[in-house]
Amino acid sequence: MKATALDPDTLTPGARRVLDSASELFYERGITAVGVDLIAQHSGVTKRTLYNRFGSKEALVATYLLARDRRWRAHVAGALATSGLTPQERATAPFRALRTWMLDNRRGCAFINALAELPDPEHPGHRVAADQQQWLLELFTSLATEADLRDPGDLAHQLLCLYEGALAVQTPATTRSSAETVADAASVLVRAAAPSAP
Amino acid sequence: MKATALDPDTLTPGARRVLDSASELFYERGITAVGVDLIAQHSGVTKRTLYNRFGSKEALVATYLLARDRRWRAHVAGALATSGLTPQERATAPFRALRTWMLDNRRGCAFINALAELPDPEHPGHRVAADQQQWLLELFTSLATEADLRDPGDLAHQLLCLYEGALAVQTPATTRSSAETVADAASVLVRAAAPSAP
DNA sequence: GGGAAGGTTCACAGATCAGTATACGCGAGG
DNA sequence: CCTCGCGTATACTGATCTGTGAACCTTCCC
Repeated sequence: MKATALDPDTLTPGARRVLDSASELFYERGITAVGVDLIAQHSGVTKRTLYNRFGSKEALVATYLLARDRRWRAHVAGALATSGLTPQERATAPFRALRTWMLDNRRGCAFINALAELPDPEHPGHRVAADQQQWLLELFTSLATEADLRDPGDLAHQLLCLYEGALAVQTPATTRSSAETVADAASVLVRAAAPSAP
Repeated sequence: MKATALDPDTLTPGARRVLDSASELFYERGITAVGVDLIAQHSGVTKRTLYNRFGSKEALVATYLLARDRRWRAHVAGALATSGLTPQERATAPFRALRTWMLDNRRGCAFINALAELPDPEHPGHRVAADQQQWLLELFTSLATEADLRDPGDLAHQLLCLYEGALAVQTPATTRSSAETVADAASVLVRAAAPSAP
């Protein structure tokens, strides 16, 4: 009956394994396409345990997205913690985080994919996915403001689009990855918005 | 048993209605979440007819994506047919096409969404979706080349990411739409790659 | 007249879906 | 000792999924 996400950091050992399996399967094969029976089998846990811990598939999906969101925010925080960055370099730091992130996440943005499968705003996972974009937009906005860039809101919007686009575009025949190519574009946009620029 | 896409332009009246209903439902609610029974009911046609015409849900999905791809290409062609455009304006013309397109397509990029739901490369719809991105990448590349811009391949890759990103990002609290904001970013990138630029 | 094409009606298969019921095992902490 | 938290095992419900079988009704065209 429960429909809200659990705290991914306080889980019983069985629930942990369920969430790990669900994360992999949902991301790799899609949320709707993966059934609870498969998740239970893959995690070596009974379906009964899955429901005792999470209450419903909805809640498991929401927890999966929440856990992924936390991982991503920690990953970005790591890139921002680098010392000796200029304010402008800080504004494009998430793109450097994106490069390493995409090495292990080749199936696009999990939140965009989730929104594609969960159009219902009432679904608890929908809000988690929407919040993730909002958070990133605000992060870009504050970074742009701290770097004294023009039109921080618009610039942040543009950087967010570049970021989501890099995740969406499957790397083409080009030798360089989308993350690297897009990081260059972000630098160009940031320089163009610099206070000293023409 | 058929698994390949039909030609969306040569359809019987019943098949036409099926495809129209499927297009709306697949885009709005997701491919896996929509069953053939719902499509048949929504289009006022028997499930038997649906299978007589399309052979399988797979094939219907592939046809849906193919039809959408043709609509989009025609839409872009319209924007490129505008007279009096400079080569640099032509390079960003798809972004002007995007603005009007997004007025009626508020659920993101149908092809990205489809790839999220159809990870299997063997699925006939997968290839249609992948081809769409490839086509757009090549279009941007040739437009950049014709405008004599530096690194046409990389620039096209960046523009493609901007394009997909604009579709993926649900318009935030900002007053301007993603399409407009991203069109500005595209202009900045194009100007920065102009032969006369610093 | 006689096909052939497009569509309808309705029943039905076989699989898979989310979720539940009941009963049991086991270890830790009071 | 005894309960409670965690997990196991198995069977089951009812709904929904894709896909099929068989018979029948038009309309158009040769």
